[in-house]
Amino acid sequence: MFDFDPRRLEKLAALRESGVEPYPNGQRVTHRLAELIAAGGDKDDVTLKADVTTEFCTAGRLRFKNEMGKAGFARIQDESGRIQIFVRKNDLGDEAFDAIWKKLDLGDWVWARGTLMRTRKGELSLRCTELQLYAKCIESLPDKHKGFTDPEQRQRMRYLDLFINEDTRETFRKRSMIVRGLRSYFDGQGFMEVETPMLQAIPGGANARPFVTHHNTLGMDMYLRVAPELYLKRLVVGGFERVYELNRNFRNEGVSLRHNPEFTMLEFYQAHATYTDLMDHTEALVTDLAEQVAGTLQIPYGDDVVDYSRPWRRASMEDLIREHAGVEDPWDLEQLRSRWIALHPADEETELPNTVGKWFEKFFDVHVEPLLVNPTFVTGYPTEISPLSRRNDERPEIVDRFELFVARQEIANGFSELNDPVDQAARFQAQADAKSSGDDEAMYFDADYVRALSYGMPPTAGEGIGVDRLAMLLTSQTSIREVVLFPALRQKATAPAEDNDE
RNA sequence: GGGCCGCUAGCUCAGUAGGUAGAGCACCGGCCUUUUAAGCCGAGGGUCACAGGUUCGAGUCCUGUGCGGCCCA
Repeated sequence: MFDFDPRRLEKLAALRESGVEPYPNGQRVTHRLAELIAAGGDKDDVTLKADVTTEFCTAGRLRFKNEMGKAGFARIQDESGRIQIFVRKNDLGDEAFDAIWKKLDLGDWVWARGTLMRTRKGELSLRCTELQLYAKCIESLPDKHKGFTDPEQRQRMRYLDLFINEDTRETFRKRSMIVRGLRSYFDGQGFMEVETPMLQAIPGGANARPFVTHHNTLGMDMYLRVAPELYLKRLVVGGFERVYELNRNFRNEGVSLRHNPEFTMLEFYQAHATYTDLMDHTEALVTDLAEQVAGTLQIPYGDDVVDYSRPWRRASMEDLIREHAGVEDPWDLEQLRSRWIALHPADEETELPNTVGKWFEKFFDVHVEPLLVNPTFVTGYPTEISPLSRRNDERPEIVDRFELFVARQEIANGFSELNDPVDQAARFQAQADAKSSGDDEAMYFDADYVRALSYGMPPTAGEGIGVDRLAMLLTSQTSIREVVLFPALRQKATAPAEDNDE
């Protein structure tokens, strides 16, 4: 059951009693509010009033209302803008004035016909010759002065947030521009957009814990994908040489300012390219988007200002660890361990990594990532923590891979793809072994993917870009929940007594 | 998982030393035919998150639970 406010239900009944349908249909809207504003331009009141033939029929949601006896002002908004309307009892007639104007509540949708005028203070207004109720609002709006600011409430009731807060509308318009910009970039570069399974028998392509679900008639458990990667590379084997997919992935991990269980990623794969080509794409793409969306290459983020000017820094993981954590030889396990304990004496007795790869991750997370404000491509990842990347030809212990960091967080991950099926099988085996010894983020062995590679995949490079994080950066939002329309939130507990209606 | 903070009218919040709850907005009634957070007069509206406890008396003190936020792991 839903608890309507009984007073508001009485209002609905009273309106119908007086012959006003609260949810009518069929009124013609000839102009959006932005068109009224454009038509008004900078014309003065005399000029506007001289035009008695141009009538506007428009509709909007009531945001402010001042009643002044036998006249009044209100402000209505639609998607395009906001304008003031002016009503007089003489213009509307007694019946409409009393039955409609006087009964309007904040939040109601109203339909108005009228001509333009300007008030004594110079505000463009629609002088109404006709006013109708367009859709009744039976909830009360947030405080007129204090607004609607509580982040949790705003996220739970995004519809309300959107029509109350212009900033929220602007953020999601920008997100939409970003998504369109991504598509247009890759379309322009000859990539084909594809859709691969979100419901997978073997979740692969990233080290992450998947969501499990069950298919009834197939009688099997299935997983929501953690990445589209392995399917996209099957397509490259199949002969589609430039593909991209822009859609949701799901990871069954904690929620935080930077993590939502479902998130949007763009992944693209380009045959005959290497990871350095991807870095070039990424720089071009992101600087284009920054200029389009933010109109500048210097975008504030939290306490920082991120400078997206090209070229972006490229630095290897080992150099960064040497530079920022003071480890002379980052490939020496003993040095890694003693340096860590020197920096973190309290960790002496705790369990510490026993491989260079794990140490790199640990040092990087704590001592490097928090320093990377301007866009930085980090390269030289250990092979051990990159099970799908191609080994570097000179140094097989690292791979031809980079991650892009901006504003102290990871934005993108790309590499030259491992296309040696035998090496891939061995790397999957190492992951499968890690999984069986308790690492529930380790990958599954995907035999069909190995078979696909066995048919031969041309040299290919591929990358994933976190679209939510990109949207955060370009809109200066430090919480992912501010760039996801309906972020995952804990279910509100309902009172036990109300739970008996199912 | 640990620590801290919060939960009072539809909304945003106040509530002083423990003495039976208040403001603004919204809503309802009245006045006002160019207002700008319009104004003026009046009315209604609360299981003070929930459950226990201390007390003559609890929104206020204590314990527990729930929900939320922030910080840490």
